Parts: sequence; C-alpha cells; structure tokens
Amino acid sequence: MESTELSELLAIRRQKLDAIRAAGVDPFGRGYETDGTIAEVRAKFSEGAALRAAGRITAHRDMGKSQFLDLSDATGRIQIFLHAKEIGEEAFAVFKNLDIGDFIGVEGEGFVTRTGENTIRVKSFTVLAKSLKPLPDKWHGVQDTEIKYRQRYLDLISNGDSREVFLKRIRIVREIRRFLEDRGFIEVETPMMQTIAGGAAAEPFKTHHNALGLDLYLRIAPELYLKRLLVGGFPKIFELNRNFRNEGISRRHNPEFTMLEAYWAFADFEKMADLVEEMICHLAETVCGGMKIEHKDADGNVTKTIDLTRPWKRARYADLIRGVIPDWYDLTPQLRRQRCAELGLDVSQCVADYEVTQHVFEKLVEEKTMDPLFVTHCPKELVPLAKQNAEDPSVVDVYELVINGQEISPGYSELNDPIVQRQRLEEQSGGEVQKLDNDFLEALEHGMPPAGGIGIGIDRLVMMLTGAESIRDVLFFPHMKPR
RNA sequence: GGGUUGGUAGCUCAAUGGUAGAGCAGUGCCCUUUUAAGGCAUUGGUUCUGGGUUCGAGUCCCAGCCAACCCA
Repeated sequence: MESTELSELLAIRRQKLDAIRAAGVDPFGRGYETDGTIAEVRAKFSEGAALRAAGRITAHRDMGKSQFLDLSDATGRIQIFLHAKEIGEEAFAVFKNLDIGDFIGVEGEGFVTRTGENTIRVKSFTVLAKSLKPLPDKWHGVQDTEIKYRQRYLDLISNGDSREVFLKRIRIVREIRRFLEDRGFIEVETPMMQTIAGGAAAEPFKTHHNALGLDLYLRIAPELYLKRLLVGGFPKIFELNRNFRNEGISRRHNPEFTMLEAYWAFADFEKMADLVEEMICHLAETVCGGMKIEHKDADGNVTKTIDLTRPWKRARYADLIRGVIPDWYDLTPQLRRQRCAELGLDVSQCVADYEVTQHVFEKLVEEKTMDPLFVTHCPKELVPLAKQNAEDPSVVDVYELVINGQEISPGYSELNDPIVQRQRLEEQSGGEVQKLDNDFLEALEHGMPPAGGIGIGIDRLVMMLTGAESIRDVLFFPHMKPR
C-alpha cells in the first residue's frame, strides 16, 4: 500500500537524502570503527581523550552555530557537540540534512560542558544510515500498544522502560544457564519437530515433511526426549528453548513460549524444589537487586510486592483445598458442585470430579497466592508423568510452584516404571493408539534412573521478576493478527 | 467464542450532533555550552473501513477490520 504521493514529512526526508548524495556522501554507510557500544564509550570517557562512537541521533538541541545531539543505542546515550568551526563548512552543510533517527559515526575528543555533562566534541562525522521515517514522540515514546507490539523497534528506541524489561529478561536467561552450568548441568538440544507431540496435554501445531511424506508436530514439551537422554546416561541435563501450543492467546499465553526443563538423575521432587528455590532467589539477587519484587501500575504506584525471602512455604494440595473449604473432602461430588455454584465458581466445563477440585484450587488458592508456595502431593490425574506417592497412591510426588497468582514451575519425581508409565499414557490418550509414544516407552524399558525434573515457564518467570502484567511485554515479538 | 472500551496530524492527546485543535516532531528565522533547550512564525487531516439516520456525523445507529481489558 505504498502511496504514490509521500506525505510532506516523508518527502522532506527524501529530499535530504538526495541532498546528502548530491554532496558526494553515501547516506547508507559501511563499517565504522568505534571504541565500542555507547556504554563502553562512556566508560572510556575522559577529558581530552580521543573517542569514536556510532549510534542513532535521538535528540537535537540547535543553538545556531553550536549543535548538541544525543547519540544512542540500547546500551545508553552520549551527548555530542558539533560546531562548523570544528568540522568545516562543507561537512556542516551535510549535517544540516541529518534528522533525529539517523545513524552516524563520530570521532572527536572528550570534554565536559558547563552543566557538567561528558560530551564528545566532534572533529568529523560519517553518515551511516539515513532514516526516512520519523521517530515517535521524544517525551511520551510509543503509547499505542499495537505499535509497541507490531513495531517493537520503535518501542525499544523510544521507551526506556521497555528496553529495561528486555535487558532484564536477557540477564535472567543468562543467569539461569550460568546457575545450572555451575552446578554441573549441561545444556542439550532435542527435536522441536516431533512425530508425536508428547510430554504435556496441549494442542500441537502441525507441519509436514515433504521428502518423507510425513506429518510432524511442533513440540509442546521436550520432556520425552530429555528422558531418553537420562536413559542414555546423562545425569544432569537441561534444555532452555521454545515450545509451541496451538491454543488461545491471552495476557498469559503466547503460542510459542520459552521453557526451561531440567532433569537430575537420582534426585527427587524435593531436591528439585530446593534447586528452583535457590535458582529464583539467585536471579532476584543478581538481576532485581533483592528479594522484594515491586509491581507498579502505569503511574508508577506500587500495586503489589512479591516477597521471595527464603524459606518458601510448602503445603499439600489437599490441605490447601481444606484451607479454603474445610469440609471439601467430606462432600459428595454433587455437593461439591453445589458448593462451587454457591461460591460463584463456574464448573460447568469440568467433566471429572478431580477437575472440579482443580478449579477450586486455581480460583481460590493459585490466583490468590502472590508469595512463593510449593504445592505438593497433587492428585495423580493431573500429572501423568510423575511417580506415585509411596504412602498414598492417589497423589504423586510433585510440587507445583505458585508465585504471582500463576503456576511458575512444576517439579516431579519422574516416573521410571515403564509398565505404569504405559498405563498412564494409555489412560491419558483416551485409547488413541497413534498418540502413544512407543519409542519413549521402549527407552524406559531399557531402564531410566529415578530422577527429579523441573519445568519453568521463562516468560511468566520474567513477568514475575519484572512486574510485567502481560506476556506480550516480555516477548520481543508477540503474536498478533496480521494487519 | 462472548462482553466492555478504544482507533482523530509522524507521535502523545483534545474536540454538547454545528468552522477538526494543542504539545512534540517537521519547515523558516534568531541565538557560541544546550539537555523535554528557548523565542518568533509556519506546514501538515480519506477522523480505521463500508453503510445508515440527520438540514448537518469525528460524535448517533448497523456491519466489518485491528487492538486492549474482562469472561469462557
């Protein structure tokens, strides 16, 4: 939909582009030697030091003969000073055709302005990229959520808060890898295209391999392949990458999302809970600067504070249910549904009895739990891949970690009995034999060590640690309907 | 899938059914240390799309598209 007539704003930028070319300057430059990122240049700054920097012009303060500009990248901004006497009349004429948004490289020397700001006095500059479209409002940045999500680069250029969230996400992911590697876990990669989408209960995306004439699924979880690696003798492994689920999009759901799964041979769910507790506290310490995480609204008012101070609470699923409805387990299934209706809980979608209980759990426990809580001894129907409890076979040896009203991480004592595992998977698949991963079951028959396993939804973890209210705010490019 | 709210200049936002406006950005002029620079002047609109009601629609009604929030 390129209109033949450019708006005045765009036409002027094209004219400047032509003017730069007419002056014999390439408006789209090539490589440029710098003293590093803007942050690195700032670190090297000293008065009189020779400095080279490159970045985008994000502000322009025109004093006539003196020109002050901000040069920025995602690492920071630095002020530069241009004067016709320093760069020559010819270059100054080229400079007149630059705009906010353009990339330039500069060389000069450091000096401190009267107001005390470290600044580069430019001796010469090079045009590196002319921008043909204007940037958003310099003060308000991008407010329109649609632009923020569809044109994330504009959000990143103009909104410092957004940039900070993504930099935090990057540090969190790096620290998770460092934390696990420091403890002897190794990162592995397993298939994202699978013939059977196993390891979780979710609708998969379907694709097709032409040469093999084979339907494939994008993975909904890496679990069954990671367990094959336990069988193969790797005792401490993790995978931190994308999963895909063909389900609704919401504040908490994106069709592709990042998941950490880690397996530790000869450990159990309690040991995994310790590991996760230690890891998330390590992240809060190193990335957020403390155990109290404040969530704020648009005006900057604190809406809630999540306290990650150890030790974290641990409680049994059934005890938590009794905590909100004391006589729950004395009621008949019919009376339970009736009680739900009285409490305003809609359980009409729930078929099985355990689903009714789970609905109560989600609404009355999970959504109201802000500080960390390990929920243990969950009903076995909810978790087909975990070991049954030795004393009570109706529950499994798992934890579900709830923080910020959301399930952040499940951890299991993994089921390693191939016969029981086959039964559970058969029950889960509801008799659809083709959905049964026989290759995985065969691997188990060769013997899988008892192991602890965890999963952590990285996007939700980042939301919790950064105070983001929507998953879209922690994904560079959340899924949107095409315009 | 259902409900609510929204979509106006490049951006941020105004505008009882009665001449579509401001700030920033842009353009021109002034200014040799500014930093949301300042001063003076000024350009810029298919009001998301398509219908309808009306003497008259950015505004009311219907349908659609996109988004945000809530519910399922």
